[in-house]
Amino acid sequence: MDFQAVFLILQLDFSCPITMNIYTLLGDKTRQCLQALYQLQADDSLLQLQKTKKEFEGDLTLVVFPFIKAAKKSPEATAEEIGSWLLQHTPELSSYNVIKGFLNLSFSASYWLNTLQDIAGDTDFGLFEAGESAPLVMIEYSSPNTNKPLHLGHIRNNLLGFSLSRIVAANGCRVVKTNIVNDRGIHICKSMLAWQKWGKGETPESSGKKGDHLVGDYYVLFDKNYKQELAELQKQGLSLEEAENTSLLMQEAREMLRAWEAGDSEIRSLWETMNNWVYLGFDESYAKLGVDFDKIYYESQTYLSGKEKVLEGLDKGIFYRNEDGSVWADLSSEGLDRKLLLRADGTSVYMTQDIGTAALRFEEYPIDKMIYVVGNEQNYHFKVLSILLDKLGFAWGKDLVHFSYGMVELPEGKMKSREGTVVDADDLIEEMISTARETSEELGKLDSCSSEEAADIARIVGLGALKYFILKVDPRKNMTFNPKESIDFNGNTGPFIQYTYARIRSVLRKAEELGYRAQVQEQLADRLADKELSLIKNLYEFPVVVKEAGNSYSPAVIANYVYELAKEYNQFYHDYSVLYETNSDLRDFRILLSDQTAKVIRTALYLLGIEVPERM
RNA sequence: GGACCGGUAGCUCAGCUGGAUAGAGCAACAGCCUUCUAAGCUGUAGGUCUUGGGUUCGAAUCCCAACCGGUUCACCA
Repeated sequence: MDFQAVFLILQLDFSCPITMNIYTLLGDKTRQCLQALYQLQADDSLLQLQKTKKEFEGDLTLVVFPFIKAAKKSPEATAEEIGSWLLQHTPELSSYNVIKGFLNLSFSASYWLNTLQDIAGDTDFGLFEAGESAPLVMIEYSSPNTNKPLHLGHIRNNLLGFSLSRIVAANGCRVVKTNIVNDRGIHICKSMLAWQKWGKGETPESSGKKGDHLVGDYYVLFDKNYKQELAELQKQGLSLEEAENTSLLMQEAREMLRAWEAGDSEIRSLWETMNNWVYLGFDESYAKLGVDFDKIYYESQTYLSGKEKVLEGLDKGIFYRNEDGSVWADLSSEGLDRKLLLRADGTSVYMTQDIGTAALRFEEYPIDKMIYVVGNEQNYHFKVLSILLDKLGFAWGKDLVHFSYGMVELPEGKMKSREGTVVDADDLIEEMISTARETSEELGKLDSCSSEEAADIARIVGLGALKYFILKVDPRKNMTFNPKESIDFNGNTGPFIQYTYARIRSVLRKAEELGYRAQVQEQLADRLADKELSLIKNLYEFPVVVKEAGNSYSPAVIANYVYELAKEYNQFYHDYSVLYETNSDLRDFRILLSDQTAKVIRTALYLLGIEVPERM
């Protein structure tokens, strides 16, 4: 399966409830025009209508090169002819200009003024409600292991997953956010064993450590001792492989796993205790990040159902059994290799668990589409999972979406937990918040606020900086995080956008105090400045952007849009006064324009999971 | 080695369903606070879009090849 193509699967009908889409409108007119002038039946591939580039005058640009053969005229003459026809037959248009083979068309100011009014009338502007029969989309994200705390990679996963769920919901789908916790396996046993051996009964309470960090420390401790043991064994002349097989620590860990699987009560009890420490820690991190789930699955509860499904598949002849008793899927007809599903001793592997989880999910929810937010290192895994689920008869298996995102790297390269170069999630969040607080203090922004308010604003802004930093990047690409240069608060950043919002709110509060009303008078149309018109046009684009973000599963599309919008507003804010405008009609219009800009900024940031401060 | 993904300013990133002079931010430099929040605004400088072919009226964008980087091809998860 082509994973690029999969990104385009979610095709949802939407009609802009605000106004007739200007692309549709002009597209239809242009078709009529080409028919009338040149008897040309133009299909969509010939009709190239695009947003006019900033440096030219106009709103939409028609590329006329494709029509010059039919017109039997030069590009300029063709464009001129079409432009003239369109202007005559389209009341919404006010003018056109021709540059080379490009026909730039402008909609009238009163058209845009009406558009602003329509936008203002729609409180959920840009969001498309999910009806009862809307597709049910389940989004899996986070998926942590319970042997170590969350790090920057998990942050990217969580932020992408959470934002994606809001974007998909905004595109008119019903959404279930889900998490699959990997709470069993050899890695968990390593932490448990180390704690048993060297922990001296340490608990989160006794040490004051966050539970997930405490367990993580024992995982590291295990690794340290294991490494030491390996080194000693190698000194005695064993090869690395031999040493790994001889290691007593590892043998003990494996023994513990067997005991766990056998249901040994002491081991199970320790396991539950330590996992609960971790969950309390995770809950805290999730809460701080502002992400949540509708349904959490645990692999300890799903892996057995995976075994069942695999054995069912074996009975049906979908899979086969090897001489040693292991169970395999033959994927050679799909151009892939064979894949192990159950070991000879009957224990399950990663794939088995994912099949089991999928089966349970489908029993509980009538899923139309399943989206897995998982790093791109697992592309192959999901390719195989998709095929296997399809073979097992899950309707959504074939079209499951692996939302495959890139790694977060440090300037030196990959983060490596063993080398201690991972960026801890809790630390980073704290750091962002305290940087935000320091910045506010330096600038004296929050002197008039209560300390609770100031703390909340620092939290909102610090998290906004972190979230925007991560979400503005195309999810598919690897991204670099440099811990030495802390995340910026100026320029193309979350705080920049939040600041724009806070500024507008400040103006609006004052407008309210002064008793001004946000409203539009029709006769204002010919008095509007270019900057004001272009702001309205930016607002108008929002629903299109939401749809595009949904179709391409990309929060980055929203992020780039809202940055552009904020920048546009700041320019307007710099050049024009709102409250001191002496013409009251113009003043009231600017209040409305500001109000609507704030609304769209708030909604766009909401789709990114970023909060907005009333002041900052 | 096979498969997949990426390579755009010093740095971090947009732009990629082919379209006009390749855009932002950071860093650097020069300006703008007696008017609604200067976390802002304006300007200067910075580019063989990895390379070479091809398709086209037109290529950063599509195709082919090479180079570089990453991931994966586990009875790890």
